[in-house]
Amino acid sequence: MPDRADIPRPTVKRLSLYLREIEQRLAAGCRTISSRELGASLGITDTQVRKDLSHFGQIGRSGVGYQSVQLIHAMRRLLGLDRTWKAVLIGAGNIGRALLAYPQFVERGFHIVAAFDQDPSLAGTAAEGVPIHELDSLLDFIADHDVQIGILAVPAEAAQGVAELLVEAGIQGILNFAPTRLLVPVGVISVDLSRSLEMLAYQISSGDIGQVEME
Amino acid sequence: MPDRADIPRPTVKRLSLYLREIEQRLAAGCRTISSRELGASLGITDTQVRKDLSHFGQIGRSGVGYQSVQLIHAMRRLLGLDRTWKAVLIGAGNIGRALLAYPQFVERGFHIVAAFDQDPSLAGTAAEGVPIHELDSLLDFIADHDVQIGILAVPAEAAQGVAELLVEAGIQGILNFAPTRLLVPVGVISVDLSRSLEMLAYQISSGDIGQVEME
DNA sequence: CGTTGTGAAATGATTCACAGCT
DNA sequence: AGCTGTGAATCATTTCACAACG
Repeated sequence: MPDRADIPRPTVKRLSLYLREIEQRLAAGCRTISSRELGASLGITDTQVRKDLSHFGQIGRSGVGYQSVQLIHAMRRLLGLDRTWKAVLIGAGNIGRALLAYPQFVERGFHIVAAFDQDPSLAGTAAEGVPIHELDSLLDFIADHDVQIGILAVPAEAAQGVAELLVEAGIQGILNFAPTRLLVPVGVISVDLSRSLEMLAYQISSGDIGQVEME
Repeated sequence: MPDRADIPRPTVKRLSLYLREIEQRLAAGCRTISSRELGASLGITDTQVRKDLSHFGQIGRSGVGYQSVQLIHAMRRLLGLDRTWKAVLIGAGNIGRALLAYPQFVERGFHIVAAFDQDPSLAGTAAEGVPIHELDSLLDFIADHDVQIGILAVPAEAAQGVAELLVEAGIQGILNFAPTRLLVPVGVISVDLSRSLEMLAYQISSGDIGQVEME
């Protein structure tokens, strides 16, 4: 097992791409795959694929390629996907409720066990089978239910405050949909939809034809 | 005006961050800003800010900083935000409808003028004031209404097909929420929600405390 | 053969250090 | 004094080139 800290972030991002592709191929009956094939499916050079996978040590076989099952295991382990995760959603507005109904989260082992909202009239109701609670109960809930992840779908003005609450409650990481930087001592991944569209506008304006992923 | 093509992508991403911050400060009455202040608000070094802004030529003033208004103009122009954009949404499911209700899009000049869905029972209805049409009418609509952007919120299996349809109709860029690479000759920005959570799981597992943005 | 794994080279991005402006 | 703009240096990432393997 490589020391996670010394794997470059661009590599980690591609690993999750490889993982999905190989899982799909394995489901289709493909038990082995070469760096060339894998790269071709994803628009990545074979050299890059090998460099990335070399972080797992000697796992491929010359003249053959990589064993899908073995590789999937190694990648899931490294990415922290060899377990399930519990998450809470804060903000049961449009984005929040769409996330509750997003089936890929559960498929990938991420379970949203409760939602919280400022609006007291939502408390006691449920959406997509997930109960919605008052924001006041957030702190106790997280501590009681061993929740690792907070998904933040609240307005930008409220985001920092809720983030601090989450951290105080012992959350380990935050997926942030508010267009703000969060000052908190845990890992944060931000999804900024406006900026995604802005980057697209730039690409169009500059005549750039290409694929870009927004983190 | 710098040649857009030669601005590094990391720089462009930060520019949209600078733009938002400076607009907020200007609204608060702040007519001038230094690279130090701007960087501090965003967790970026002052040197980095100056290097990024140097692509606009000599726009700052020594001992003073940058004029907010002037800088905003330059950045909006470069990013393609000195105009409005017309977009269509394809896929009026949970994610799609949440995007229709996302107010920041209109604020930034992105107007979703119509939605399209496979499900014929949705045709003729509307969501958030945006009419939903049958998928068959997509090609004609785009050609007739001068739409530049397609927002793809359909299942992964359907994404490539719809993307080809969009390109055939003359679309110039695609914001893709399906977890697939699109093989099309236009700019694509992908937002992959599962991968965002996966990256968060990795950060937690590796003990990494930090801010990462998903493109 | 086709394929992996990897040093070495090349490219890309950030940070440093400082000259020069107001 | 405080700040910008930038060449040079450092650091990070990708690509090249090729030896070794089955």
